[in-house]
Amino acid sequence: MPDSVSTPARIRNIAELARLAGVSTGTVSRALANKSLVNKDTRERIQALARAHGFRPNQMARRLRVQETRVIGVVVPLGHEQRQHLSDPFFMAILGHLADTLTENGYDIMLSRVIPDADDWLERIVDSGMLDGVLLMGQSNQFETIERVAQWYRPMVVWGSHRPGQTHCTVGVDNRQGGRLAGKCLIKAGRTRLAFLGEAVAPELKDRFDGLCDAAAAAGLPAPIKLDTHLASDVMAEDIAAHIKRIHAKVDGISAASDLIAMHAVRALADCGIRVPQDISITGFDDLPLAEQTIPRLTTISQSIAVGARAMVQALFERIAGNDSASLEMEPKLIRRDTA
Amino acid sequence: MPDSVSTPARIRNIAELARLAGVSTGTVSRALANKSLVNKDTRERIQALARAHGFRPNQMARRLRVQETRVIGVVVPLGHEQRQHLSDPFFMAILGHLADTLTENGYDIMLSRVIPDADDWLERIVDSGMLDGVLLMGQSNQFETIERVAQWYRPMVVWGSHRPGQTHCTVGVDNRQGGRLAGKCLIKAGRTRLAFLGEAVAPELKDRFDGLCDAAAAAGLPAPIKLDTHLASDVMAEDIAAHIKRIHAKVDGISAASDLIAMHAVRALADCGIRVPQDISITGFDDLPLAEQTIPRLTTISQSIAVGARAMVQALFERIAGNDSASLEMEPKLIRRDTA
DNA sequence: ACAGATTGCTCAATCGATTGCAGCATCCCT
DNA sequence: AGGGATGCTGCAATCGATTGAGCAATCTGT
Repeated sequence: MPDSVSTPARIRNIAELARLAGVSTGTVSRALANKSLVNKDTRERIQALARAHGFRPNQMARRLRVQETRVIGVVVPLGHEQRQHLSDPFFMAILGHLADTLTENGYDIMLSRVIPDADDWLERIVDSGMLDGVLLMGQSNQFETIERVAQWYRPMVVWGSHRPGQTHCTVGVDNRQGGRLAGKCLIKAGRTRLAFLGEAVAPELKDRFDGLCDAAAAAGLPAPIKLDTHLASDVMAEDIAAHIKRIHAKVDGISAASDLIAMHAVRALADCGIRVPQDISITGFDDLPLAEQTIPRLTTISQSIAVGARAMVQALFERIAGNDSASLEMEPKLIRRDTA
Repeated sequence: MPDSVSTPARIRNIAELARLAGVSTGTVSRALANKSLVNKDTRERIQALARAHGFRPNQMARRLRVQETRVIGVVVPLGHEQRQHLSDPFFMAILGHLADTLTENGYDIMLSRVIPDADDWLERIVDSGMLDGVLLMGQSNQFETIERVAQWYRPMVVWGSHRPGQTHCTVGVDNRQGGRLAGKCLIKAGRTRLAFLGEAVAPELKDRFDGLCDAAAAAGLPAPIKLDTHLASDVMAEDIAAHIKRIHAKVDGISAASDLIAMHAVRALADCGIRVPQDISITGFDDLPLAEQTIPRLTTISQSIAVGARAMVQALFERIAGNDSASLEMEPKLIRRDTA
């Protein structure tokens, strides 16, 4: 146990410690960094002294000097839906994995939830001088801004869709293909009157909707209805309930934009006395751990969040090291459970 | 749109900008801070120049100089359960609220998930010089460490239980009382053979168990069984399923340590063909948004996470300002829904 | 015993901003 | 016109560490 309590005078900086040890600050710095340039004896003496006084060098100063912060910014842009909470389960799940991987590699995480009001929000983050790199959790409606910054700022990786010719590096699932899978699954279950439940402003979600349309068209079905839903967790529930009440008689298959939305929909249908999947089939999207625990279990499209998170970090490290890294588009997978 | 793209030479520091503007660095600094000390014309000229070159002062340097970082550390200690994920929904829910409140006040969040191996983990965080304050998300099994640091480090607020005589400032719910409420609710539903599902190592959870025991004792019932469960999300499900399989015949009321656990339990019971609440009653704990969306809806103990998060931040700001702030113990509330 | 290599440390510049103090104009008032 | 107040800007110290260059002492080999 460090006896930092027993010693009265706290040491504030390397200079004080140097005076105490009777050496120069340079030596102290090297000693604490365990550099072999300083004699083993002095080195250990200084380290012991530091420990005894509970001294740890100021990271801010070190980072300013070294020009490396070991901090990665994890940024959530909330462009189209300002009321969306950080507590969105999908985001949280991926954040958990990011945190694991990054801390394993000795990086800290700076979390920012940004409402892109001023158009230089990303520039502000990126050259605050506080970050070695940036992970952007979704493109929201900020595609152009991201592209603009990506022109000159390399260490940035974005969760989202890849558009041909874009500069910024993305990791994500093939959302359109995912939408198609969901559609096929519903159609295979004999459903013909489909609806998409979610908000199609962000590119990711729009792609899912388009995929669903693909599937419907391929089967010769009419185009699915699009039901817009707020993504803010506090209003989402009632929003969805209202939709369900209004349309449940006209629809027999629902493709939800996320597991959370699907879960709310199942709940709302139950309230209307409609059985899932007997009366209406539902698919989710994401395959959160949660999806397996609901009653009935969600049939959903898997995004393999853990793999994605690891890939983002990997790509970011490449870029920090100065190498290039291509976008990654993962294959979505249909996970058949009980709702479709 | 900033034309940072069109200008070839990026400006790296205040000195270059000063040379460009034909003034001294001091003036530039004051101008960018919008201080009235510098002439309105020069001020605007410099600001325009900065904007044109997409220049923003280095935050690291500023913070070193000003000795104020505007960064709050949000730390999750994983002492007793190293495999517990950051993605725990309760933690995520509260983090969301913390992020909202802190960003509203112009603070950034540094997220650390710590496995307390070395016993100076908290000291390392606290005097890294990177943080204006620390929010600790739960006491885990690190009570002594937290106390030790709280002796000399003021701006720290902890989510968890308050023990008489402790130094560190906590915000949390009266867990024991919550446990009692859950017990009473089960007993009122006619349940006599109770069990506690969760891990009673962390003080918070132990209190909930003790409260349950209080209620049982008060009703003249035998002491509830304690079923230990891993809190890691990946094994929790099977862990719980195994418990349920083993004991469902001997038990008719389950008080779960969290909503997530309760949800898994309901799921596992359904797999065994046992109906909730007809055959077994279950209560959760936390009242996550999720609890209202499951089928059946969870009866649970409310922690009012939003209020708690706000209180933590409030207390922290007081402490950063140099004032004192007392611990807050909130009243738990029983939310009756469908599972008990 | 002496050149040359090695070891162990100090000195001072540096990272990029902020800010107290001093100094120079300008302006106002009598 | 002279004295004082006021407004604006520059100078240089400062935050707390890192690190290359330089120097003295010791060691190695002949």
